[in-house]
Amino acid sequence: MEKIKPRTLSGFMELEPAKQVQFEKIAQILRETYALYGFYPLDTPILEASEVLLAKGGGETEKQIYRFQKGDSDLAMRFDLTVPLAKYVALHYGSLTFPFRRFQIGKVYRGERAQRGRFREFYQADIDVIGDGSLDIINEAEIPSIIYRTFSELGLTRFQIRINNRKVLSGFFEMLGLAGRASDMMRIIDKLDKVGADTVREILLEENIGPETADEILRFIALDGNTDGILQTLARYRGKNETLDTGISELDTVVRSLSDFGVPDTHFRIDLTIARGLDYYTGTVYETTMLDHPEIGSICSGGRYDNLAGYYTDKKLPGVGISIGLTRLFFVLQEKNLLNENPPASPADVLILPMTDDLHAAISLATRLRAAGIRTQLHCEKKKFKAKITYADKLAIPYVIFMGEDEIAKDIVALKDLATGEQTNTSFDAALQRIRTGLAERAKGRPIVGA
RNA sequence: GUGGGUAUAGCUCAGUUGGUUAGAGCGCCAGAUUGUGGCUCUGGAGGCCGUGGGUUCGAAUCCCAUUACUCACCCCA
Repeated sequence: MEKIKPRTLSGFMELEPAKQVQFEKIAQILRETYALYGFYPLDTPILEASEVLLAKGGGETEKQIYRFQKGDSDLAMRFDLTVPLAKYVALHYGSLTFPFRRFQIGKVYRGERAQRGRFREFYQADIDVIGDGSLDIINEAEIPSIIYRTFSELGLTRFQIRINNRKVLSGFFEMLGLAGRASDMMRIIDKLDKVGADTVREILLEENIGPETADEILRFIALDGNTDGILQTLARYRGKNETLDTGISELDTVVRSLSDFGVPDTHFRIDLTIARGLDYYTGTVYETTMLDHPEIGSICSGGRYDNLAGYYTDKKLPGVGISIGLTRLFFVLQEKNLLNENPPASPADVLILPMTDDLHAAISLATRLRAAGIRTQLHCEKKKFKAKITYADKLAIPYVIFMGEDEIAKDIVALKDLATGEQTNTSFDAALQRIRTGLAERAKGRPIVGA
């Protein structure tokens, strides 16, 4: 019979076992860090009714969403975690306690052309705080501290959170009489980093923006220097537009709280070109980049929105949140060789090699080790000894225990440290102690990311 | 959706102006070494040269089509 050639769809990440272990470690660090800030975990279905996911309608979402019929049902796969959150909060409004803080790590789907570092199925790791009717500005200052802590826990050091406020930009464009085109303008100035000021100016002129206005826009967004300097310069724009004033005040409040939240000023800056993101952001926006790898773009984006669930309820539910593109982050770390391979990812700490037909003693030993919290595998296959040790070597299992006639008779544990080749015959308790000490030593001070 | 590129062993890739039996490295399996891995040495398995058509005495190689993959644009994590 002709075999089907196995394949994985493009844009879908599938990892080899050891890589998956590393991926899980990163996901675990995200979960633990998010939980540290007092967020509930949440999971929602991958499939939803199309009308729910497409409530907003139009635009890129409609073009990129996976949508299909099953019987009479019109179904779609979630393309982010924010829309399902909006549905969730609107649906369970009555039983939730606000402000509602949740994190969610899950796969999302986008039916677009895959390319380097861009996936059709990928994990997002989101946190959001949703208020009932109102939400204090200080939440917008807490978010960067979560970003900072999360990436620091991973072991990243060279990253920077760039902060802006949509109201500053939209107020500025209102002031210039471009209120109706603020959205277009933001998309254009967002390109500044990528294409440079001259090109942005050309694009603005093509969009029928006068040369003087174009220059004013460029001068405004290119404000550079330290945080205080930028705030001082911004202060000179006060009094010209109400929205702009509000934006400047909010931005001021947010960045001035950051040191209390533990974000060092080396790791954030005000950047007025940060404008991208979905249209629903209305206030503070964030984008985080790796300083040594600016070409990969943002590894974490988010911001403040005023009306999360407007398509589902009349309740006003403002919120603030971020999303880490976990799959892309992992892909980039891997590609830039920033994943720490030492100690190597391994599924177990001990491999037991029984050398007698009677497996009783070996199985009991495995049970005792597992009860003591040691990740243990038994290798009972009918294979040559050499192959079994090679197995431990390939899986990077650090310890092997040989269970032969002698060991069983004398009630001792023959423990071999594969890294050093050293082998000891001791009591169970002494072997356990040795394993624990060794594992602690191996894990010491080695974050998953080596950057 | 638009525009490039690529397709040869499990992986990464060579393959001369079209010419006998398509190669290398890595990986895999076996042995040297029957209760001890990594290193080394020896041997072995593994290819309808993406698919279909055409040109030719002869095609992995040239032409056409097709599919898949890939890079970039748009947009985004």
